[in-house]
Amino acid sequence: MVKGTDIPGPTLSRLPIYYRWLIRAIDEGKSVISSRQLGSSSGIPAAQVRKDLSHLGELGQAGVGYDTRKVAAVLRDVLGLEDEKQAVVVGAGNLGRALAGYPGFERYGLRIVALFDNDPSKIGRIIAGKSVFCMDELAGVVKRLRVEMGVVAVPAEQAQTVVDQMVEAGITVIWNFAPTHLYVPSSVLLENEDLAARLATISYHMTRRKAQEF
Amino acid sequence: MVKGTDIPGPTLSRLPIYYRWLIRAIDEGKSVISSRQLGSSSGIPAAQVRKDLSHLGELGQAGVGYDTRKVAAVLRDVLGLEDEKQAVVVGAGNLGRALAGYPGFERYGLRIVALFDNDPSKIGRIIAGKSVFCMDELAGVVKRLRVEMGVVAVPAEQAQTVVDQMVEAGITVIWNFAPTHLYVPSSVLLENEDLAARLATISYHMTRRKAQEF
DNA sequence: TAGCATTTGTGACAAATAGCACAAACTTTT
DNA sequence: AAAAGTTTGTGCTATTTGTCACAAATGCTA
Repeated sequence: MVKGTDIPGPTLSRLPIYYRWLIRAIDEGKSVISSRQLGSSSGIPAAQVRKDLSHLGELGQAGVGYDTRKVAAVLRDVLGLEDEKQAVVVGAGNLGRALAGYPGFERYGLRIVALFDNDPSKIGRIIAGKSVFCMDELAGVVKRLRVEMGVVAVPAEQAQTVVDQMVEAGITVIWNFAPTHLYVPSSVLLENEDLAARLATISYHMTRRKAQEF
Repeated sequence: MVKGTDIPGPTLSRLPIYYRWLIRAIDEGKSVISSRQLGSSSGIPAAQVRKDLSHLGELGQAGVGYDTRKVAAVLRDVLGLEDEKQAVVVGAGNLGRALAGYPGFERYGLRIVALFDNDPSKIGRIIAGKSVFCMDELAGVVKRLRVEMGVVAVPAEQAQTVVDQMVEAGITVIWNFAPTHLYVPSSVLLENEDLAARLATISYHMTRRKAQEF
């Protein structure tokens, strides 16, 4: 990590988009790409791309563009995609299984080491190459394998209980897919992936668009 | 819809949070709630809550607070949660199944009417009470049931093909869960739910936090 | 080499968003 | 009825984010 300053939120959320296009460009054999090309397909203005990337250092070359491999490597470094991050998924329902088998995670350094569930019929099963354990074993596995992240894929009603167990077990990052608000100590990093909330905003746009059809 | 003005994006994304707390308050029998109470658990300052809600009209009463039922009703109206929105899910893998059975959607007016897949072994199955059809039947079902929304739950490689078929079939809103960029006509509303990108930003915070532990 | 076309990085400006503070409206207490 | 305590809505200010424009750097062409 070269720069010590924080990356602004909006910029941060655009970096993965750039990263994806860089990978694509590299796959196509391109060794250099311009800010215009990087952003245009996603509707991001070239100036925005340049300002975003300027947070990571002076990566481009005037009159030429950005070295695809170099910038991709910097992004991997800044985003920490090369750091091995161990995670457990709690909840072996459809969502838990989908997440356990999600192909994108491994490529971004996230290693799901195990699943947990309360349902005895699920315990012992193998999902996407990972075993399903009983909740009692959570603390043991977390400590033994130094798991940092817990993914919550249980119904809303059980989410807080699960999170309490995760925190108790020593997990410090929680990625919550249950549509509910969770309480965690301030030392724990909580990220919510709230599909219901997302749907609500989409619904707003749908309704609004229909109203404007006149 | 009373107000004709657009709701700012940041405000819009907080409305579902307020809605959830309102529902909770109603369940607890509270008929009135203050801006402080509405926001505090989620770390949103009271002034922010008030300004957000002021976009929807003058809903509160000075010295008293907000009528929980009234504001909840306004939010349902503004967000269009009461409008029946028909959707199909393409991809009957774990993610598609998880989405088809997601309990939150129905309560927000989204009705998933069917799933679609290419895999012959999946066609004809019933998932969360909905049938899995062959892709050939997509256009027919979309037209017959007036489906507006298509949910993309297939691997990245197949996503563009699926989206093209959706657009061809007459779908006007696409909620994409595949980790890839998609091209759609400007008349189609595309919303991306990119878990890989989301993971990348979480990864940044994890890495950063570790670096600051010194 | 000179001239022209690209393209970056950034300073200056514009727009959007957040935070503050207080008058006005209402409730409760004395 | 008056005083004290809440709480809203909003004008004003501060901060953050986005856009523009251009000097400086580079490559290409003749």
